[in-house]
Amino acid sequence: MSSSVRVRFAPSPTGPLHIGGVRTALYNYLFARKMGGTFILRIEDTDQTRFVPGAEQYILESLAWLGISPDEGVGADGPHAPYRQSERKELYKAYADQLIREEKAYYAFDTSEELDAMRTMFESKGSAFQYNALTRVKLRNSLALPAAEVQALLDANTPYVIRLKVPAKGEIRFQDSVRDWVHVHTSSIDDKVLMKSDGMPTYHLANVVDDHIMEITHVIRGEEWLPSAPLHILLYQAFGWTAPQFAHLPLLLKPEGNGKLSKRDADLGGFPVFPMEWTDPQTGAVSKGFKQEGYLPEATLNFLAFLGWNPGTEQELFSLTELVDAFSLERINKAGAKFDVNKAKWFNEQYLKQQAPELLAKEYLGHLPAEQGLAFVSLFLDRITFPQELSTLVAAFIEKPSNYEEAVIQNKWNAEAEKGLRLLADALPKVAVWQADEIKHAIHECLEAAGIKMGKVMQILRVALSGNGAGPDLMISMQLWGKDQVVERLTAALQAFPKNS
RNA sequence: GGUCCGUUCGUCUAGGGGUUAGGACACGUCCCUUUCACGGAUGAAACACGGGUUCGAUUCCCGUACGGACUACCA
Repeated sequence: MSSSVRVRFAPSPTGPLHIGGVRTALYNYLFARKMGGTFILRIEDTDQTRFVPGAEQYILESLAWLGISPDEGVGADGPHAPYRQSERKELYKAYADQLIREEKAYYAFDTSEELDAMRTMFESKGSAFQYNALTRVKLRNSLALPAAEVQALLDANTPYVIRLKVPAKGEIRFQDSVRDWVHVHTSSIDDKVLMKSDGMPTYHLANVVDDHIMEITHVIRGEEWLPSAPLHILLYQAFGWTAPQFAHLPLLLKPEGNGKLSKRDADLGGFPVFPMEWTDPQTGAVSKGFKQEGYLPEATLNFLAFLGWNPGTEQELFSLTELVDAFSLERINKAGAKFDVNKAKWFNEQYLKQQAPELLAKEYLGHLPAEQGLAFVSLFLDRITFPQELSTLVAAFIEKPSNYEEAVIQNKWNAEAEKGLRLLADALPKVAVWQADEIKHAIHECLEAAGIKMGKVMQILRVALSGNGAGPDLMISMQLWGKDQVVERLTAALQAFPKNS
């Protein structure tokens, strides 16, 4: 028995991995790395009806994109293979049978319809139906029925489920790494189904069995599992196993209003809730992904890490290795965190500025000469949130203005400005070395000689050349446009602008 | 309805029995700049409420309110 830390991320392949799931994976990864442990990926595909083709692949690709791929498990192999629960079906059956033999679990023959009927009946009386120590004696199961009848039902291949025999009295308590002591009475836990009638285990059984067999030391998962944690403890006790340490993570909430973050929020808010783009194989509907929106993996990771955890210092920018260093379960918050797209964008801007300009130029401005691409990157980098904006910004920059910003013309276009522009139209072609500082010098001299202040002309010059009243450094812009282009644009503008009387 | 969990600026959060309750995003103002952006400075902005305990509570305890999760042969 090794004492080293082993954690797992155990998603169901029922669709694209939700961003909250990504954060769970991240925290598991960080903790594993921090402790020198192992990060395992297990696929929990025990619900055959909800299986979505491509989902597993999507999970793997998403983790790979973020650089938090598993050390062991699906996509990485390992000593406990297979890591897909559907491929471990027989195993669970054996453990369920063991509990039957030890009388810690029992067969139940009630049909879904019968149970539904019970629920509606209880509901009409204003209470909730629970399959538990109180009700099971009156239901169709191996605890209530005579042994001979049970055997007969079994022999006749009557569909059945296996349920855990939860004790009527008792208190379950465990110490959660995030929430400290949590206690609950067994009376509020019902006799959960362990094995479904299709022969597949439920989450609860498969999860506990696998976590034990795979020697998982810490279960780090979303808060939605907190209510079933006591049941899992019960299961560990039934098997006589030591339960792992639990850490239940706070939920990721909607940016506005209440409730947990959902796919709908993404559609409404125009931001992604999935790491990568996802096309629904059924409907063909496409959901946005962080990757395709232009979020860098480092930024996504950093943003996600801070949703529910913080290092306790004022540092906010953390590389993955720095996160590993700083991470601890104790500093995870209890309360849910609202997803704030502004913060995500800010992180992206920070990491974007740290990117190698050569790489950005190559990737987004590859159609231009390298030197020119680089010049554009430095011109636009601190004005953008997503790298692909580089392409559109540069395309617009290269395009001749098709119209001129009206408001600026209204305010700044007057006889003096016109005089200035005409002088520049004469002076600019004579600039010997077409370089930003030389251009600036020439403009300066030209206007000064005429007694015109720079401020009176510069913005209108910008509009004349680019069409816009605001934009990047004009002198460098002019250098990049080239002398001929600048003269051409200036001449065109002089013609297009209204006449001053 | 029941069980469990939670609650510090609009948002993410630090803090913790005595603090000018700190930082970041977003927002406002100013500076830088020919403009915008970046950057810098600065401002507005919070301890859900009520009871205890205490010399003192935002911090500890108990209630209330509000929010959330769960309550399937889904995970």
